[in-house]
Amino acid sequence: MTEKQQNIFDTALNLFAEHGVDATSTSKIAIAAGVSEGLIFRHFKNKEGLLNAILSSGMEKADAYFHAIIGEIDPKTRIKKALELPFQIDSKDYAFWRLVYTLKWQRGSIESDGMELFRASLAEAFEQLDYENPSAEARLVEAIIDGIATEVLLKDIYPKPLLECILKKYKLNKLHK
Amino acid sequence: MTEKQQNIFDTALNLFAEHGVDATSTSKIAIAAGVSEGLIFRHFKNKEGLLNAILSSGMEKADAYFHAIIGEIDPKTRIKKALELPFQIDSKDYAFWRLVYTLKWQRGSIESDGMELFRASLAEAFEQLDYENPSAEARLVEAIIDGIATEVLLKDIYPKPLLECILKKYKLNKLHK
DNA sequence: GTCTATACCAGGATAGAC
DNA sequence: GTCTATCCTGGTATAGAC
Repeated sequence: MTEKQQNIFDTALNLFAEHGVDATSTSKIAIAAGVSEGLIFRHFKNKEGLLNAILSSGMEKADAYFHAIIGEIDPKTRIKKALELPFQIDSKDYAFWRLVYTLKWQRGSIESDGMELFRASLAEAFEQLDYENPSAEARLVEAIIDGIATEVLLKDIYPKPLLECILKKYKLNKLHK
Repeated sequence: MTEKQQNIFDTALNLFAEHGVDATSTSKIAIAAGVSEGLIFRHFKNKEGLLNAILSSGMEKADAYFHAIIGEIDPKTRIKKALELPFQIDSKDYAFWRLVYTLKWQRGSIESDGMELFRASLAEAFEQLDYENPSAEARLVEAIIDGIATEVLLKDIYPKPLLECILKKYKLNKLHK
């Protein structure tokens, strides 16, 4: 990527995340990126192409996190790590995740293969721990992650106390390591 | 409201919820509602006015639910009712809530006075039950509600098993009434 | 790789007739 | 209350020069 191309990429990501894709015109991106409007189309074909470039690049990074959790063998630790996920979002990635959560509501969620595996591995962990309804438990964890992530991404608050509360409910707060 | 006015209202709500406000043009609304485009502006001044009409009408209804929970004196029952909230969304109101959740990410959340009171009354309930960090617990419940609501509104699944899982964690599953 | 100019279409909004 | 016609702006996208 050339410097200007990277400029377009970063600026678009931020504007998309803040105002939504539809409310962000290519001309606004061009101006904010200090670039001619035509260049956007040269590099990314069209607005949709720009969006896709942003999404696939972000999901690639995200998948690394999911795989780290899937690779955890101890079921308790795996669940704990999953619950910790939304508390560890790198603030550099806020814009990307805001964009992902926004798009959920209009274009359907962006599912990576890593996410699919993540879900299955959670259910498996609950099964190993003899929970009554493992698949429901897994979906609940997912919902909690989404809820906390929303809280973290939208309001700019310090969320750590919430983590304590959750872990206590799963009896994971005194887990070694 | 005249019949056509109601038509515009309902159609706009559904289109806004499904595709987002920005992606829904007034002409699309007009066509889908079987109405001339000009009529929208006669009745609602502009697109923003139409959106506001939809939002304030919906929040009025929503506040009734919040007040029912605030009015609950027993702290355990109050928390239980709060957690049950997302499982009881009337399917007729799906479009409205989808819209509300969508707007969170672009225009900031739509806060009613009922919601503010709801939040405070939750913290109070946890305090009465001697939880360590009542305000964090209240925010956690809110996050869980948001997460479940997202699940319910986006995927069309049967969510009841999740409710069982949650209530167990709060030790509220065997609460009489 | 990058900019300028431009074509083209769609969106929001208004005026005036019925 | 409702429709038709119309205006203006701004959005996406392309062509061609440098």
